[in-house]
Amino acid sequence: MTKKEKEKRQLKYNAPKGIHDILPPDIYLWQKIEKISKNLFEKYGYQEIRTPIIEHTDIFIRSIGEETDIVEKEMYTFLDRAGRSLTLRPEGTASVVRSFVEHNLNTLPTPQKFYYVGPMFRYERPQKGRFRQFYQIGVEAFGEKGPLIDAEVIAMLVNFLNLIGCENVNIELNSIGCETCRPLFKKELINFFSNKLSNLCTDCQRRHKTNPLRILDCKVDGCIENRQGAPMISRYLCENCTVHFEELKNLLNNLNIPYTLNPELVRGLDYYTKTTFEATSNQLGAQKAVAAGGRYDKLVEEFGGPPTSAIGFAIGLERIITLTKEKLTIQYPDPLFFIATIGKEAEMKGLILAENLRQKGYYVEIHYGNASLKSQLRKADRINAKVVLIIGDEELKSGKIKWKNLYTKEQGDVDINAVVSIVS
RNA sequence: GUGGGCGUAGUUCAAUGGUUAGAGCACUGGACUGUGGCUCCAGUUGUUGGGGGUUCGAAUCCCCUCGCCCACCCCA
Repeated sequence: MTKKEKEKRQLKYNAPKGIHDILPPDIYLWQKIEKISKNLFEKYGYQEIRTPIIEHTDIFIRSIGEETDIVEKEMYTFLDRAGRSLTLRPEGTASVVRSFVEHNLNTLPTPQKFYYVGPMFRYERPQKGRFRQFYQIGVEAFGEKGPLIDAEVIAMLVNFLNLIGCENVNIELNSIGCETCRPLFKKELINFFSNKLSNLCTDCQRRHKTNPLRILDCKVDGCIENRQGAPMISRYLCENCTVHFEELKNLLNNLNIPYTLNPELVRGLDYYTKTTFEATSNQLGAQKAVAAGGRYDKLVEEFGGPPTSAIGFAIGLERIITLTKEKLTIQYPDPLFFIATIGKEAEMKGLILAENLRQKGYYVEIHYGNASLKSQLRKADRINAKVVLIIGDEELKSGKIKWKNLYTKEQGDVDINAVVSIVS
């Protein structure tokens, strides 16, 4: 092998770490799930919104929070040629809120409800259910502050999970308070842990200063032990938040939607207020959340818009796929016709016939180039074609072509202009 | 960022440190001159992830590196 050939071989590229191709036949599963979600969400009045994949870095820092892991170490951030700091979106809500404010969508009748599908990017170490480019289906509803829409949004998520056959998915529910009650709770938490600091992991010692709520979510044994008896947010919720949460639980009960209260459910994004929820599965390994969301009543204001309550959730598509891969049956598009030809003139006739049939709406495959009739039929069989149309010398002379139904083995002759009659 | 496991043909996997690294599937062709699936036959496919070392001899042992997977962390 020459040096040049050697170098050429080494140019075999692969996708960047944690970033994957989605190929057939898997893509049919993706399309099916996207279609199901779209159909369902539209029944609830959600409309598709497409926001850019790249945004100004600031909007993620402002919304997700400066002290979160996502912003601190997981964003794909770069300078454009004019020196602006841009970031590949690590989540979808920030963009939708930015768009909502930028286009004054608050002037439209409330509530405004949107859904989106697309890739998100986080620079993390890949593992089961966690990727650097991953896909989310998300929804966001703006302009309703009452618990009715919280219940409706959760119901919509549950319906979606049922429709795609996700079993054993548990809805975990919590309220993390609002700007009235959370500061008090934070203060109590800091007090509670201040004489236990040496027993906490180093991360939690840091969190004690930066974001004490996260200590409640830590998985280190020592931290789990030491948070026994820690203050619960439920006891510190203000009147407003308490009523909201109680009403939501009551609504869910009346909708017969099962849920588990998880007072330790703390979301990793700082913008959440009041209601937070997560759909988790025990069949996913360590990354068990298939969907998560909550209310974010201050974020629109944070982005310079008018006070606007909002709520939303995002579904992790790869995780959904691993849960439904064995269960959802997908229909491959099988060709109705396969055109086998013998000889140059037949090839041309075959191509023309294929075009005519396709214009009538049929899925037609042809054989490209010369091969024995045997191998052409073998190929038709392999790709699951239903009817083979054979064009050779005999057929060119008579103007009739031979057809064979590979499913029933029936065969016969038909006028080249009446092929459709075989299948009608 | 930290740990653990694994890298052999397109794919699934074999090969005690010892001939020329094999097999199933897949692909192509033939048996069957213009009729698929089943069967049989033949053919194609490899810097054993890469680099270095030990050895008479390395896919196998050692070191480095890259990649994948899993877990921690974090999250969807």
